[in-house]
Amino acid sequence: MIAGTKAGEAAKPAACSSCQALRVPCALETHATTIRTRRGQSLPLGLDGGETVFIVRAGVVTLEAALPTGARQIASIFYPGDLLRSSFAPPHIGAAFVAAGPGEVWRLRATGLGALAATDPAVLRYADAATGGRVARQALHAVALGQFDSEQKVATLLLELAARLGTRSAGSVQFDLPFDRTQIADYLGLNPDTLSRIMSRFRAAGLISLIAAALVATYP
Amino acid sequence: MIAGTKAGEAAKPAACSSCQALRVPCALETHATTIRTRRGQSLPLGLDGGETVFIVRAGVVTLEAALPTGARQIASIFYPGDLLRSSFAPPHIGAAFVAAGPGEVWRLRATGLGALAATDPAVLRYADAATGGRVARQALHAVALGQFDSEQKVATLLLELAARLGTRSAGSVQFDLPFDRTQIADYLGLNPDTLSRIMSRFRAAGLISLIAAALVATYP
DNA sequence: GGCTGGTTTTGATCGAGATCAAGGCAAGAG
DNA sequence: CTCTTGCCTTGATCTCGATCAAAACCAGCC
Repeated sequence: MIAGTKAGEAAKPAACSSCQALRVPCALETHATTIRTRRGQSLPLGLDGGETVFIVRAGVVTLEAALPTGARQIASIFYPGDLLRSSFAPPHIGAAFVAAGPGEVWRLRATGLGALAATDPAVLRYADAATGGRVARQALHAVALGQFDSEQKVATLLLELAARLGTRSAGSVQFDLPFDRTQIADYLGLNPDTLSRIMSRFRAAGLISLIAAALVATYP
Repeated sequence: MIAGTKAGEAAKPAACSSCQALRVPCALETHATTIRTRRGQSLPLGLDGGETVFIVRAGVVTLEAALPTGARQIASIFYPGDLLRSSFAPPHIGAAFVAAGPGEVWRLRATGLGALAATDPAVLRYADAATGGRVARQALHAVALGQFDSEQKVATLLLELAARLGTRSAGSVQFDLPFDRTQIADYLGLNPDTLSRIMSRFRAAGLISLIAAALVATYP
């Protein structure tokens, strides 16, 4: 019943209307290498020594940490329009940026981005807003992990996914779940069993429903 | 026995040797307003509309979130040398930057920092490293909140405080605890009772000791 | 000294979520 | 079709940390 919820085909961004939708300045494209991703693919860091920057165009990218115990955990989620740099990865814990499914990212050098930002105010605003917003988002996630109970955590994530990935139709939002149960549970500090119970509870309450290829939430 | 552990006098940074110690380019000082903080003081955001940037020179600054329930939680901790911008504060949850005790910060405009960064590579490197490191640190904290048990959480925080605030002497590190028990507990997603129990356990195990004005940890 | 208010510590109990274990369900291989 | 494989779901039990409550400690103040 839940099978097939993994992201299907990523929507191909159409040049500049998509830049506008994502609020990413198009000027960046000319300096970027476009990379198509598949599920589980690590983004190639280290572009001849310098710092690398990626901009997510489609799909979802995660920051995964590998704990000494062997467990992997998603520490952060990047959506279309988000910017990530290699310096975001904490040292010493085997962190990596991993695509959650098929998608597309732009890769560019941090120095190239800096040069563009120096001349194009739109690029500077975008880069500043993207990194600032990332810190803010992470702070919220920390609050959620520390204070919320399991239902609140799941609800928060589903609302975030709906806001970032969902398409709205009459009275509901619909989106593909880009992660499997274990990944979601790790991200929220739960275990998969508890997560499954909560999703079932939400489903029983009529808040969400799972169809072949997507999760549908009744729109508030 | 634990009284007096609140930060005492903040060390006054001595011009440029301290810039070096904190790895903050001195060039920033000429464009900054220096602010002395006291415990509980909110840092003044909004400098005639533009984005504000602070650089912590001494003492500790926290990012506090006020939950709708009335509870306050420390979502992030900034140490000497760290950079924070108003865009780091998540919207809609009454977030504020609050000094944990007496200290000193530089305040400057984001635009001013940007202009400096454009001409001085050291400033650019510092600003990039500071924000990148902040995201990385927050990601680690998220992992800790999600995966660690209560003892591991407390140990992680104590080690971080020791690394950032401690002075080493024969076989031990010593530092002032800049927060009260409630604040620490909130930051770690524990409650004060549990935190107190764990600190007592660590003390009984000889790992730490509390003297009038400081926490002392036996150095590994 | 004794009183007072706030913080920390400690004890006793409870409960949300983890853990352990079994069963369901879809997709692919033979 | 049957068997396997990999998730997901569900139930039963246990445990860690929360909660409730009381005592200890400290600082200031009369």
